[in-house]
Amino acid sequence: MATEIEYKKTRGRPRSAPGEKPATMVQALDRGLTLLHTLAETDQATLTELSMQTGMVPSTLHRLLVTLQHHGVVDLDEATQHWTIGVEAFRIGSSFVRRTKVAEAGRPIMRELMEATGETANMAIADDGDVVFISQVETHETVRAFFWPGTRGAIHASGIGKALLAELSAEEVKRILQKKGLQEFTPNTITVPEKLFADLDEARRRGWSVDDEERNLGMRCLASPIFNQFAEAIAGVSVSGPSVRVTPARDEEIGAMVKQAADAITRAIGGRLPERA
Amino acid sequence: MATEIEYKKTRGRPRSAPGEKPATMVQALDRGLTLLHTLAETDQATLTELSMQTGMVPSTLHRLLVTLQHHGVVDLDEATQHWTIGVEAFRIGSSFVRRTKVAEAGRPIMRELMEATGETANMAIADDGDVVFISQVETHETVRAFFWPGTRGAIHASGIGKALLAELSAEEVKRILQKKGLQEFTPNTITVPEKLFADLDEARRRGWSVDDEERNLGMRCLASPIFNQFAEAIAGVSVSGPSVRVTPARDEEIGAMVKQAADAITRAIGGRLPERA
DNA sequence: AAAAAATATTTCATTTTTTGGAAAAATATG
DNA sequence: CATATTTTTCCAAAAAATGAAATATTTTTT
Repeated sequence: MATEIEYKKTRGRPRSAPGEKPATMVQALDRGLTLLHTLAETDQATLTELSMQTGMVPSTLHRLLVTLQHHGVVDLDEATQHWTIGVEAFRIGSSFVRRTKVAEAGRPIMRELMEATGETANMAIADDGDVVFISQVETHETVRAFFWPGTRGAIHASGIGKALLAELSAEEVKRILQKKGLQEFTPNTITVPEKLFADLDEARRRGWSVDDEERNLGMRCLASPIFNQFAEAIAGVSVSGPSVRVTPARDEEIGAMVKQAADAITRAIGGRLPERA
Repeated sequence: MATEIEYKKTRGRPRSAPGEKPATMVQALDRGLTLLHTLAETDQATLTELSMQTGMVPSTLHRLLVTLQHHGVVDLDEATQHWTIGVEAFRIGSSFVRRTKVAEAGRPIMRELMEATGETANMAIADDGDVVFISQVETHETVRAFFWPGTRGAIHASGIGKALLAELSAEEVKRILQKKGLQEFTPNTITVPEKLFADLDEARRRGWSVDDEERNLGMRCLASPIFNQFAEAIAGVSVSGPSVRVTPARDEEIGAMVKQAADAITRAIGGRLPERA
């Protein structure tokens, strides 16, 4: 709950220059990693292709590849002579997810978002047709929106909820609506499926959704989705505050910041943005 | 895994000795990869811990780590001085999943399978006599089976493992058993080759295999194989959950759905079902 | 059908890089 | 306050990586 104090207990000799300095790099390893990156990007490539892309000479490249192959980090398709990323790379990489929870990874980014917009930042996930708030960074303002983490909310009347719905297929959305209905909370709540679908389309196009006093009168909220490695929307981040401060006039500005934050979190957890047609 | 039709059109100078080891290995890269492996296994470690585990001298280790960090493949938690696997490692690893198209193509089908059965759906491939889990869609239930993606598992004590074994020839299965043995995990684990072969026969006939608390007590799992264009089993999909919900009484029902899902994935990747005699 | 081009792998002499021991700079511990 | 840990930097010795060229194949062109 306390503001994050920069906490380091750097045991041992401190890193010399905070400014630009030596970067003690092991060349062979450096090259090997560059090679892995290139290979991951291209999905597959022959020796000569890799040689052209990385600028390394074939003999060097070949030695690196054989070493990587020995560790199972790359595979060679004997038939086509195509090198690809191997299982072991996947296994090593999975250790990352084991550690990184969306909430944790998003925390610093949400804090920045709060500072930049001046309003409370929230994170929620979808669960069984509802949204569940899992994290929040509160604004300094005295008038503020507040959710207890763990609070459940109707998916159709929440910024994050709509941001998540916007990434589902029409069928999936319909199934959820069928199950959950479109409860009316305020005069602004969207209760007609057609209107909701139009709203979702717009949200998807823009990259962020708006909850315009649809759940609580006097409160507005802008939200964007966060994606996993399969480009599936697994969570959302939002900024919420009183309508007097979070005015429609600021939507473009704040919306862009929210989207940017969401994308940053997507990157931080190793997720992938969906490709738009 | 494939029958031994040696299909190579090795362009360029052929690799010298198939039996011998030319072992053209780049030491620095080799060590860097070993380091990554160690780190992935331990999840996190300080420099000295790594030094003890790998036997490398701290100075060397430090240089390697800085290089890896530069590529985002490892992270250093400044507060605790703990090194961990970084996002980029995950990114690179994801390329593996993307390449083995199965995971991508199977994703929506697995989600449907999860919705239909109410239980967690998993996908795994065979690798070097083990199964490696590569994808999972979790159930909404609070009590749920969970594997970390990237987890290796014994092939004889896993639903998917047995589904894959059932598609191999008796000789190939024997070779794997010879190499890996039949480790006992629970009282239900099949440890007698004869029993295993009978089980595989039944699985092949039915189209789906059962792991009846053979790996984890209280957990059951039904699985079916996915085939490539050559009708070779390259992966498997399963549904797993607590024995109280995934009861033998539901086997026929769930088994059919799992098989249906597996066949759908086979079709989605352009695979072909083997012709039964 | 033969010759030429393309490609992957190996060899090897050269020199750049890596390496590990030790020192340095800080914190932690007693 | 002194000593022990721990991480980071330094440095000279030497091992290891490097790239050009050679080699053994396959594919393409003539």
